[in-house]
Amino acid sequence: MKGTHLGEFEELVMLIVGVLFPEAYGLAIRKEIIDQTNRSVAIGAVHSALSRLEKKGFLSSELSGATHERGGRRKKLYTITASGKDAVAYTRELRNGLWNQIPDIAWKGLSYGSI
Amino acid sequence: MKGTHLGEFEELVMLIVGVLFPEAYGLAIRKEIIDQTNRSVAIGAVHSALSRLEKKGFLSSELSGATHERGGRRKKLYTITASGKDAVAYTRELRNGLWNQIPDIAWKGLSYGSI
DNA sequence: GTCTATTTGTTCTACATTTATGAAAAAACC
DNA sequence: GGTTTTTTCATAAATGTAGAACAAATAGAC
Repeated sequence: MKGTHLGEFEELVMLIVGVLFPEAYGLAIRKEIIDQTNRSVAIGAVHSALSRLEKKGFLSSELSGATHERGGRRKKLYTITASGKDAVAYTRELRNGLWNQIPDIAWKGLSYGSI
Repeated sequence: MKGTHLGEFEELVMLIVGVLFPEAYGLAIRKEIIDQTNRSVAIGAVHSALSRLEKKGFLSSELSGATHERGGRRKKLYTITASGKDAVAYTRELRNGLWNQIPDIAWKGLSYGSI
């Protein structure tokens, strides 16, 4: 079972690619991650994740047309593939299923409000 | 932002510790992961994740009493701490929030049924 | 038109952390 | 001592982090 499941950061990138559809490319993805999670991310981290995800077949890419306002190399736009969708959906369902199996008593005394 | 968020496998271990409460220890956790996910896991992987999670303060442990039938070292039982709960809940909410932001069109043509 | 500065974006290289594996060591019981 | 159950340890592989180097497109000066 190697290279078949998403790492934590990889999954985050997959979701952001979905959120940004159809304008998901390196810099925009980085900005969106920073905005939504308050965590700092280097641009290289995003691109290395994108490359790995494309290699695994979870994302595909194409170069955007050249219609820019000022400067700018052509964007590499990413979209989720069918198997990418399956991978994201699978991990989501797995985790939600496990979450629901946790007995209330396991959380006992761990916070003020309810779960 | 170092060491503050859960890796993919770490999160899985956290959830399984909750599911197995109050009998969560190395071998049982390994078995439960294998049963629930169909992925192979070495015992060392589980223990290194457990150690890291305890070091980060997301899990705490205590040795079980010595009431065995035949042989057997004492079990190291793990439970989720308050900050561990927060960490799991945070990543869960983040992911679900992002999922809900993904427009339907991003999935278009990727599968047979609905999302 | 073409030069060059500026902007936007990706690729490359290096290193840190997390995950994976199985053999070895430790502890409890007979 | 011998057997069983469980953890620890050493090491390798995969994933995550970082930012400088490189590339391409536009605008304005000439």
